[in-house]
Amino acid sequence: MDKPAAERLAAPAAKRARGRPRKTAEQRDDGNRRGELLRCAARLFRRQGFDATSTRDIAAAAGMRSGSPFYHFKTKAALLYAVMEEGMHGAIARQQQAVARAGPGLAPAALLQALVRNHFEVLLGAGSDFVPVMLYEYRSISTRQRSRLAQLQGAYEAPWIPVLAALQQEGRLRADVKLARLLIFGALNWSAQWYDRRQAAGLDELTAAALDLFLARPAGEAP
Amino acid sequence: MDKPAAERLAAPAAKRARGRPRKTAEQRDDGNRRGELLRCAARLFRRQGFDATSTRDIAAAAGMRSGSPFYHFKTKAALLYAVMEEGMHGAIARQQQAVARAGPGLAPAALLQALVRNHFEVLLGAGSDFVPVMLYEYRSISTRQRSRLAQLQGAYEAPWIPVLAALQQEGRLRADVKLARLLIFGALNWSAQWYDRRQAAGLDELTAAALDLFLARPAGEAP
DNA sequence: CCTACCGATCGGTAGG
DNA sequence: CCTACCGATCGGTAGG
Repeated sequence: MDKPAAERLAAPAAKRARGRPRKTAEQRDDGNRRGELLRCAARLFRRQGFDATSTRDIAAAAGMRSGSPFYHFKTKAALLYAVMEEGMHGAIARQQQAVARAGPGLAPAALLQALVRNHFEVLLGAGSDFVPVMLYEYRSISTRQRSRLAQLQGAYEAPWIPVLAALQQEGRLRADVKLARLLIFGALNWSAQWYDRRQAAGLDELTAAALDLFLARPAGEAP
Repeated sequence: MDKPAAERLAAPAAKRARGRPRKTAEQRDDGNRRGELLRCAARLFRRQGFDATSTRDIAAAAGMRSGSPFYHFKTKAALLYAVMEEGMHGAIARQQQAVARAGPGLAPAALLQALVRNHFEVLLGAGSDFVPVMLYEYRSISTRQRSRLAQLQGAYEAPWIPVLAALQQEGRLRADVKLARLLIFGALNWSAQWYDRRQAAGLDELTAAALDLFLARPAGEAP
């Protein structure tokens, strides 16, 4: 009775050792498997969409077996939400740094430039799949999660309002501030659809074009 | 031998007659079932996304059984493509009418206004799910279909370029024309994400805000 | 984190 | 356009 049982256990084990490639050092030890899952999920969600990406795809990209993502995330939807939340936290942190770097007492136009430039980086920079996923998969999360994200979005948008209001005071922005903010975010966000990192305009050039589009020439400057 | 066979046929037929609700006149005779399928698919694709909408959902919305959509469309992807193509044809036709209605010899700013206003109608007007589906499900079609749609998009975008170039000549548009077009379309297209028909701004107000945002005051006008 | 597996759903088809 | 059905895939789980 013992021998057959031992054989039943030994045979699959041997097969397994042959069938599964050995993991490299970076993949194994770091204990940072959850972060790796998030990065892989973000990249796949952006490229293929949430529904078109299976949890098996994500597991494979992270070097795991099909059931393992559910050790880190309760459901596929929870993984999506985590990607979005991570994206917003990163975007807010980057934005705060960008504003701080620009320094206080800066002219509103220069502040807007810093905000726009940072926004393009968050959207189009290297390794930035998280925020685009949030922008383009909003439909796939529950209303409960949506309202939690709306708070983070509010925090991200907050610094833009006074800047736009000041520019309107200066006479450099003619449109209604609230609608202007929506239209401006649209112009920027849509770039994730057409921007190609390998060609065409750089982020500086893009930023300049956006400011030229939105802002009138400062008073007293020659046309 | 004859009688049992007749019973086998009769019984399911009776069940069917009881289980399936009678169709009304409009649903039956018009021979326009394909168009109805397209409309239902567009609405569902827009609300839930392509992947999250099953062909069964679409069939049910059109009052059909699950297999019937495949009588009209070879695959689910072909149905999506048909929605997008229909959307573009409609948008181009509407745009040509809008430009013709505006009349020849119109000032570039007035022409841009007509184009923007029409674009908002195509995107946000009643019963306009087709173009938003094209904008937000571009990922879900093949590269072959994508390049066919790109031609239609080219036809749609064509009238915008000379108008923007003329505005730049007039000094009312400062940004690079090519990038300006991309940013402007982004600002408009993104409205499909946030615009709520039941509240807030009307399309006239939206159009005015967009023009205020993009265009500098005409030369000689008081600030 | 892996193995082995389940129930549900889905796109699509044959035949009428 | 309906009926009845198939094969594949998918999210998720129990048990280790």
